[in-house]
Amino acid sequence: MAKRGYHHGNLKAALVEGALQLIEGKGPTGFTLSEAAKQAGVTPAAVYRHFEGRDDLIAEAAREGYEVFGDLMEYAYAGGQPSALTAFEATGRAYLAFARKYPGHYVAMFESGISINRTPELAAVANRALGVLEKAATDLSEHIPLDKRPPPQMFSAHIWALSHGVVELFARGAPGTKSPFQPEDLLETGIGIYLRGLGLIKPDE
Amino acid sequence: MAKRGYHHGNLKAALVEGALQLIEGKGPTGFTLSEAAKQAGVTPAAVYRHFEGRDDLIAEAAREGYEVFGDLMEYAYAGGQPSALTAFEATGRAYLAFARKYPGHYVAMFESGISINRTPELAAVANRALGVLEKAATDLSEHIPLDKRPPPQMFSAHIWALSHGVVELFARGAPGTKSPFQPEDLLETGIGIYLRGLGLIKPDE
DNA sequence: ACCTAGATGTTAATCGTGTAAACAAGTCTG
DNA sequence: CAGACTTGTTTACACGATTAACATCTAGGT
Repeated sequence: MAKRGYHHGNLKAALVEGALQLIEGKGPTGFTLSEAAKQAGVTPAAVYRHFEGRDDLIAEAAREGYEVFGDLMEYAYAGGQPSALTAFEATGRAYLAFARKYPGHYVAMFESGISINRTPELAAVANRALGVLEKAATDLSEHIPLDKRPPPQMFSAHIWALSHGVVELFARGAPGTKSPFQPEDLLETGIGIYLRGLGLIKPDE
Repeated sequence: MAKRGYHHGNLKAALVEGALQLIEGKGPTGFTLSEAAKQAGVTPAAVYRHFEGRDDLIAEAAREGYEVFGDLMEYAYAGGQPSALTAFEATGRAYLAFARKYPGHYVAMFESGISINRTPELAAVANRALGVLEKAATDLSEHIPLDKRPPPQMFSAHIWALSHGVVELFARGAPGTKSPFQPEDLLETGIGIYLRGLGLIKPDE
C-alpha cells in the first residue's frame, strides 16, 4: 500500500505498470529494465526479486494483456448475441479496439518478440482469448452450406490474420501510415467482403 | 576483394550480410552491432565508417530487402499476366514467398521496429514494392461493377494486411504456431474467399 | 516481547553493447 | 613521391542486464 519505507508494498504491480508505460512510449526495443525500476522508485536489482529478468517482466505484461484481451473478446461476443453474425463481427472489432485502448499490452503481446509458449500459463491465457474468436467462427460457420463450409479454425485464422495485419500496418508506426483509410474502416470493410465471400452476407447488403 | 590486410575490401556488404544472418538467427532484439562486426572480422568501431550506427545498419538491410521484394513482386505480377486476376493472386503469394526465402530481410523490414520513413530513400524503395500490389489491385478492380467497386487502395490494403497477418501469426515463431494449416493454404483460401466476396470469382469455383 | 527465518531492497562488481575521439595504416591523385 | 582521403584500430565512457554479498523489514513461533 504505502510506497514509503524500505519495502515498496506491491512492487511487482508497479513494475508491470511502469513497463507498460515505457513499452508504449518507446517501443519494445527502447524499453529497459533499469528504467522500469527507476520509474517504480527502486534499484534495478530489486526487479529480480519478482521477475527472472527483463524478458520475464515483458512476459508478465503480455500475460496481463491476454487476460484483458480475453475479457474484452468474451464481452464483445456476448454483446453480439444472439446473432452469430453480429457476435462474430464484434469480436473482430474487439481486436482493433484492444490494440487502441491498451497499446502497451498490445506491444508486449505481439511486438516484443516474446513467445506465446514461453510458459504454459502464458499459452493458456492466450488460448482462452483466441478461443473466443474461434468459437464465434464455429457458431457462424453453421450458417454456411455444408459443402462449401471451410473449417471454422481456418476461417477464424483468416479474420485474426486480417485484424492483426490491419493493426500492425495501419494502426501503428509501421509502413502503411500513408493509407488514406482509417484502420477501423479497413477492418470493417475487409471483414464485410470476406463474409460476403462465404455467403454469410447478402450480395446487396 | 581480398579480406587480408588492413582494409577489408567491401566491408559494407559483408556487414549487411552478417547482420542478416544474425537477425534471422536471433531475432531483431538479439542482433548486436558488435557481433556483426566480429562476423566480418572487424572491430565494432569500424562499422561507423559505413553506417551511422546500429539502426542504420538494420535500415540498410531493410532497404536491400525492399529492393528484392519489389523485384519479386514485379516478377510475380508480370508472370500472372495477362489475366488481372492471376496477376493479383501471384503478387499476394509473392509476399509469403518472400518472407520464407529471405527471412533476414523480412525481419529487418517488418519486425525490427525501424520506420519506413527513416530516410526518403527507404520510403521510396518501399513504396515501389508496395506500388506493385496496388497496381495489380487497380487492374483487377476494373472488373468490378462500378457501383460496388471499392477504392483499389483499400482493397490492396486488405490483401496486404491479410498477407502480413498470415506471415506474422502463422509463418513465424509467433502465437499461431499451433494452427493446423499451412500458411500458404491459409493465404490462398483467404484471398479466394475475399475475391469471391468482391464478385471476382464465381461462387461455384 | 524476543528472535529467527524468509522476503524484499540495496551495493558493488562483472560483462556486453553502442558510440565517439584520437591514432594508425593503406590508397589514390597530382 | 607527397600529401589528402579512406578505412580500421585503440581507447575510453556510459548504460543496461545480471549476479553475489549484504542490509532491512515482517511474520510466526516460543
